[in-house]
Amino acid sequence: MSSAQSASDLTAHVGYWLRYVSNHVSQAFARKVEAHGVTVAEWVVMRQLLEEKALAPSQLADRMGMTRGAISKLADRLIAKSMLVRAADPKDGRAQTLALTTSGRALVPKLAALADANDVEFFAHLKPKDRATLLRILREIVKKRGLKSLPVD
Amino acid sequence: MSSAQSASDLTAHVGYWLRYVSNHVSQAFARKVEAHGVTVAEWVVMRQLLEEKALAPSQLADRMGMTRGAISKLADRLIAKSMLVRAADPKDGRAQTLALTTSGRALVPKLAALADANDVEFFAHLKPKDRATLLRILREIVKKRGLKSLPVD
DNA sequence: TATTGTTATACTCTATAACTATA
DNA sequence: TATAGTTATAGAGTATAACAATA
Repeated sequence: MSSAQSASDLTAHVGYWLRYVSNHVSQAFARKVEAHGVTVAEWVVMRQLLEEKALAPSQLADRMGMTRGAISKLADRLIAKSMLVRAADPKDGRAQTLALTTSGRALVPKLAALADANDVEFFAHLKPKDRATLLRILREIVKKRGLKSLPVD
Repeated sequence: MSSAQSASDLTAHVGYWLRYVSNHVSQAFARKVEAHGVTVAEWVVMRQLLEEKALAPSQLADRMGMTRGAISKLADRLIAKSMLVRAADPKDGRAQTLALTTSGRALVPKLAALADANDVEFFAHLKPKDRATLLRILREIVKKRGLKSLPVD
């Protein structure tokens, strides 16, 4: 038989199906939050800040697996939309902090409801056991492979 | 208790974990094919053309869930890399066809091998039964929800 | 008029690297 | 010098809309 140079069946790859489903789920969610004027990346930032009150750009960058430059731009857009405020750190003249505004904080639960609805839309039809298995396997992969950054796109 | 306005636990969402894992798998694959000078979107186009010999830009757009404008740009880049050729359709003066060049055709198996390796890297450690279940569930979602376009990013 | 395809424009996401201010 | 952050630049991916050629 011929060598490993034959082009194997794409659809045999787990990664293929994962990307297939994930892209559709994410795109559907993007369309939903778009109605509120934010992107998925912006939502992830806002969701982080809900729990933490204030974070340094560098902390956000680490958590989200993005560069500091990328976070700066994201923050600029959220500030322009009055969702975030940037403030100087009193202890360190170089440092900044990012925090939700009142309107930003008010929007998070609405976006969270859309995230809930999106999940229902795609996964509610699964048998409870299948749904649990799917979650377990995905979490296992994250743990085994030591994956870190938050999913953004 | 409070209303549905509370911000639910993000990590309870299947979509969250799906995106988490899928993004890591795709990014790892992107880094692998980058060494051969192509992107994931370009690889998907090339893989399509391996089986079909030649396709109209509109057919590729339909299969990949992209606009014709996006396909035009993708094709331009692949042509600049000598992976594709664009030719006029003899039957319809408006139509064009896209096909792999000899070097494009030669590259596909190499990229396919990287796709194989990437899948092994992320999913080979799964128990065979879990791997089968994961594939079945993902395919079920695609079927039930009638998802269409190919996964690209 | 309808269809095929390309081009123009714009915006998000992202990276790398240069730069500023502070430590 | 090292660190925190921003800004400049660039490129991929994508969309919409305007446009050209052909049917």
